[in-house]
Amino acid sequence: MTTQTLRDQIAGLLRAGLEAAQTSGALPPFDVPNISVDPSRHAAHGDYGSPVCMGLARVLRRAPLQIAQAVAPHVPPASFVEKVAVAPPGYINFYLDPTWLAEQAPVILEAGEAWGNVDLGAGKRVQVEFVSANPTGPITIGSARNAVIGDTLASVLAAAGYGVEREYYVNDAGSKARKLGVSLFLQYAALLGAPVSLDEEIYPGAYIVDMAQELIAEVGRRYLEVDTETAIHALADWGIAKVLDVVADDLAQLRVHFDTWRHERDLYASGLFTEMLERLRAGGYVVERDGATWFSHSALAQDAVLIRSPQVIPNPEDRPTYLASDVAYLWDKLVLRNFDRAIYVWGADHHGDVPRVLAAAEAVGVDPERLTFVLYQLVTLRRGGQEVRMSKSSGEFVTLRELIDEVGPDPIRFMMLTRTVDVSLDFDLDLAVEQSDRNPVYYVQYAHTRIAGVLRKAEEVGLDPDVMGNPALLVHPSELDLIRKMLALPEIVTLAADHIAPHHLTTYALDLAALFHAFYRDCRVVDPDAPELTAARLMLSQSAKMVLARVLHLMGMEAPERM
RNA sequence: GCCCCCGUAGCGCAAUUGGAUAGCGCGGCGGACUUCUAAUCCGUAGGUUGUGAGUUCGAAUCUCACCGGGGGUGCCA
Repeated sequence: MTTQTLRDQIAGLLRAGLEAAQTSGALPPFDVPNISVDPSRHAAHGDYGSPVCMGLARVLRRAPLQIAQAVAPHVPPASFVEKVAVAPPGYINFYLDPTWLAEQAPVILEAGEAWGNVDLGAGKRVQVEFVSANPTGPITIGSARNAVIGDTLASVLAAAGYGVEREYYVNDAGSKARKLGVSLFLQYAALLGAPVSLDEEIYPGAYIVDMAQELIAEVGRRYLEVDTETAIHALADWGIAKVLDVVADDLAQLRVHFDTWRHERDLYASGLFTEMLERLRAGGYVVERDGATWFSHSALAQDAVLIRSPQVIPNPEDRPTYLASDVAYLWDKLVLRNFDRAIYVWGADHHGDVPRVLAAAEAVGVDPERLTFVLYQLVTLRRGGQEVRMSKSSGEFVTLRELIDEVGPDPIRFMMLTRTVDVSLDFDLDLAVEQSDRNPVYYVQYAHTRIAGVLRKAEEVGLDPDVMGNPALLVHPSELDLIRKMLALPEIVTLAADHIAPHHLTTYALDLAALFHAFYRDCRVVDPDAPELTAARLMLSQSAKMVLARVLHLMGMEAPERM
């Protein structure tokens, strides 16, 4: 498998060139700096360019152009490089060899869906924890963004050579669980004509009623005959298990699957939290004040509550904060289970918690560098131009399931991925439904479908669509541009994995589709009068189809044969 | 008050993370289907990258200040 991207190989050539220029005396001795190589934005600049000589100008006290001219002749030849050129004010540009380019079509095709894989991770184990929505109701559209980012990131990291596990953290401890239990119990009692009044907050969503009805069908009046507290606890457990089934099912509809479901409760039940509290205490990070237990760390502007005071919070189950279990959880991830890295996908509304978790990691002796937080901006939902305010506490939200039933998982996944995590997402429900055929997702999928159509056409006229043609016949600019783009996939995977930025896949997929459409426009594939050329172009089409499928699959989408 | 994110063409967003001439979609205007699927393609119009300073050979990208939008902010989840 490819171990080095083209970019890296070109950087290597440049390094050799810079060194050779010194040993030959063309340039005085200097330390070779980091060499940046960028894909060119304009064809006039070749395929790749490096500004490295610009930075050397100061060191060498010479004009960048002069340095570049001294280096370029010393860049060693390579099979994939047609020429090396110098351009003002001091760039060194690389032009890929057309013959070599054409030969990559079969190479890519033979790599199959492994095309695009790189060895960035070197087998390191990384855990991606995402969604982790409170198990108190169905998955919302807001959580869908989390789900898609996390899942796609996991796929990208796997392609980049990491050993990846997907995990859902179940917040089943404390007041959320109780609130669900209370909500169910009250609804259950009401449905059975034995209304109970309790002075506690409840979840008002309609799904509570459905669940209560289901409960009655399962157990009848049994929970009215036991102690109320016992019933609430039992119903909390029952409710969470039920909700998790629904959550898993909703997410499966979005093609998101988890390797592990880790329960917050277990972090307490196993004694891990107690252990970590002692560890923090021993390190001098714990302060008792106002009846509460605080985490105190010099990196934090303020102390953070670990355990709330009994005077303020009577119910013991409600006293530990998220930070308390987060400390245990990071230990669980990075020490007990020994992942090399842990990635947290969080909504930006939790950004304030990041410094606390990082400080806690440092305090218990875990290198904070091993934690990465992906903070994505929230989704605002619009319907008829109006913002739809959502919260499970108010019972008002649009579920993922409703949307999937209307538009299917692919447009949702693509739309959630097209933007960087840093921009908030306006999700227009009417638009998503009404204009679904104008969603860019179909542009990419249609390119795949179109290729499938070409291959079917080949069969219709009695040709073998799997024939390996002669790549030397691929000389049209549109053919070579398409190959160039296919060749870039390993770099895109590297980019997305390095920067934890899965949105690069969508941009790439659109570019690739556009270049296929251009090829389709310019180059007739199936031509019975030119069997050799047809074979070569069928091979190229197969390659393009495979790369499109690979990108779509990385994004968790389907690559349809027909639309 | 303090912290985080955003501000790029009428609208929604990219820009390989400091590189060359800032791209794409939608919308506008004008074209292309007896040809492998027109869910496509071609042409055209549209920019002082919020404002002002600074750093740098070079800034949409980094720094500072200001303006505007969103989110968070010691016992909520």
